[in-house]
Amino acid sequence: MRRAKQQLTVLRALGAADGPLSAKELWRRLSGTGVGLATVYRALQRGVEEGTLESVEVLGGGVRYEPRDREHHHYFLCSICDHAFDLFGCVEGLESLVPDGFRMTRHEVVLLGTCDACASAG
Amino acid sequence: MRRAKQQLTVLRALGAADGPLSAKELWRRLSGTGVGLATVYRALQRGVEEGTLESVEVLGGGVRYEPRDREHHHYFLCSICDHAFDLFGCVEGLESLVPDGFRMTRHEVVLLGTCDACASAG
DNA sequence: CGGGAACTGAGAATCGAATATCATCTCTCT
DNA sequence: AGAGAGATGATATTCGATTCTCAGTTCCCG
Repeated sequence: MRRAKQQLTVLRALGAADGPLSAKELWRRLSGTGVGLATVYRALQRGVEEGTLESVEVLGGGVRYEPRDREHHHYFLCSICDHAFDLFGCVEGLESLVPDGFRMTRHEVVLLGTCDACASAG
Repeated sequence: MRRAKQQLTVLRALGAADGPLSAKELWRRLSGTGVGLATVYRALQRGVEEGTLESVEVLGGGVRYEPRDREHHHYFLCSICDHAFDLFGCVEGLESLVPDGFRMTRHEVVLLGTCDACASAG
């Protein structure tokens, strides 16, 4: 790779977000820069391949992407603006839910409701 | 509605499952009965309209369906067989994760790993 | 100043899930 | 038995998300 100016633009925008973004969500935030949707997908794909990004599924809305360097966290999904916000902190007592014989390796928690902005907006 | 023999077959199979099923997963379980995929979708759609079923999104795998008469619960998603199992019980301390100004109305918890059968199978 | 590999945007192509269509079939009711 | 509403399975179609294609551009390197 020699350069990838547009792809850097994409990755920087993703890094500045307060939660994981879908390809289209990210692309919308770049409207005005002239970056094409294909380039957004290319940047995301490469990021995942190189290990700097990871794809996450929050709930509906398909796949979203997020830098891999963030600590373990969960999400708050606003049902109005459909944006997923990173949450900090985790929960206890998950082991007690696991049935006998099952082996848990990971867990996901998603809170749903309305975010600050949408709640204020009415 | 006068009758709907095949649709009843579909709904009965869904009711007997130990977790939410996708349309295709449900259809596979009915192979041999001659029920078509379109009928599976029809039965699910009608069930949701009539309020006896609800569609849930566990994680990936798209939409799954489940009888509405079950109590609040969460899911265990086996990463090998991709089946979602109902779990009983819930967790505490979710409120503390909600950021200021956000309003939480619902939550979802998904545990991931391998189910009993897949773990035993190797 | 070139040459060429990597990058880019636009639109075409692909893929899977869900829905619509249609000819046929099945009951219920008479 | 006969008629008609509703149901059915196969298949075509639609729809959205992602990938592919390609002509044109950029910029490293000599």
